[in-house]
Amino acid sequence: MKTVKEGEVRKQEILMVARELFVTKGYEQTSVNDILKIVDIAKGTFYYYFASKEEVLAAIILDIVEEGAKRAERILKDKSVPLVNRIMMAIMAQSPEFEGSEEIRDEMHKVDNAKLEQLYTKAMLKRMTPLLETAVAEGVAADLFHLDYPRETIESILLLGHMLFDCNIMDWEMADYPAKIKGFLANMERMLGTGAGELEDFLQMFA
Amino acid sequence: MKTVKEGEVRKQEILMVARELFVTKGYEQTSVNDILKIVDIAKGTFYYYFASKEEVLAAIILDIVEEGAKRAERILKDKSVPLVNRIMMAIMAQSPEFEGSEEIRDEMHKVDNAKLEQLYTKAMLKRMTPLLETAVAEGVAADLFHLDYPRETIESILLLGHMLFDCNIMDWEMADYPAKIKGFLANMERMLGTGAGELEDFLQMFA
DNA sequence: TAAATCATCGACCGACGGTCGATGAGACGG
DNA sequence: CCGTCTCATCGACCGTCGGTCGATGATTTA
Repeated sequence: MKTVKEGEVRKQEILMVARELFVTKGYEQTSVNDILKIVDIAKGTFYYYFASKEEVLAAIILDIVEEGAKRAERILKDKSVPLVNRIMMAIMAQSPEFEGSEEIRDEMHKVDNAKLEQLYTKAMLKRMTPLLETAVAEGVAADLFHLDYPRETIESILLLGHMLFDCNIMDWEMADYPAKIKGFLANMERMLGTGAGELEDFLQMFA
Repeated sequence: MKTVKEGEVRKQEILMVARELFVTKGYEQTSVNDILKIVDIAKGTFYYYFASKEEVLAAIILDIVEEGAKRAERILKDKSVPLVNRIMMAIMAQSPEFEGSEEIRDEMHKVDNAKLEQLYTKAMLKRMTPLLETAVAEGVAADLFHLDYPRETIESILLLGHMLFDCNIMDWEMADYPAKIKGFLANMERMLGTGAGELEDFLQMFA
């Protein structure tokens, strides 16, 4: 039988299902037919809304990045919290790691999803850098940070945070994490030019 | 007609052709048939030597990483050069960027090659970190560097260098590069704990 | 020279991403 | 109330892909 829905509704259905599958099974490992079966539509309908499987991926990545940026923005805006805390929390909250159930997150790390990862990294940097740039500028003005290349430093911190902890490329033992996190925080302190040890308090945030 | 060759020779032929194609056209965009046509063998022969297309990719990446590591090792060994210079040169020479013709390099950046990139990054970090770890330890002993997490810091520097300058994910204007390079060197100084400005001389190395 | 081993062949397979012309459903004007 | 028009849906079909396999040619060994 033919079930007709308004265009935007169908589009969102496809996006929702595809996102779930791409994240849990991997982009390459998810076939268009997998999506069709769950949304319960024919192939023609899928290609009526999207020009290609890759276009769906691009749309999903935009969504994920935007959601992360919104979470970060909300945190950054709350002036009742000390600036350093806001920045740390924004960087952490931005990560899609902190969405969804624990099971999904575990699955995510097993799957090879190079294309999704690469596109996400690119889009995330583009979206997040300006947000943190204003925050860091605030810190420089308040004499909390001392650095010459704020934009480049933010890019580096975001990139490192993502590649080291979110991305699935580092296969570390659980026992390695404390050192990795301490190292990351220590280097973050040095790059931002805070007083040494000023970021150590955030160690327990990585739990 | 059937042309018989010794196993290892054929294997290297396949590897050579596949590498050229993967790097210039991209891994996904290169079909096994593309390789077959150039090596001039039948499908069965390809799968007689490799279990899958992906196995060929893995072998190629191992080769590329190993070649880079060898270049780095040679440089690191030359004690007539100041340690800091050796380290900087090793990090640069390790990159596959500095192999091959300029045209191939240009093509490389246009192609989407997420899978190759991701596997390469992982393998390169694993292979290069120990090399630089001993070099940095030498620098610490000589009071040139001052840092608490040498391994983590090296990982970060390698990762940043690769992601910012070798990988194709950052689409910068030519005009952005000076700031990006200066920023990278400044952060490297801070992470390693050298005297400020000690790495500035290496700016012209990025040409 | 017969047998055993190694290397090569290409027809074939199922699954994939994507195309397209036919057709159903709902809105709207007369 | 019906004809028409548009939007949404359908699924058979297509070329290509990565991968399989049994047959067979070439080479080495006994």
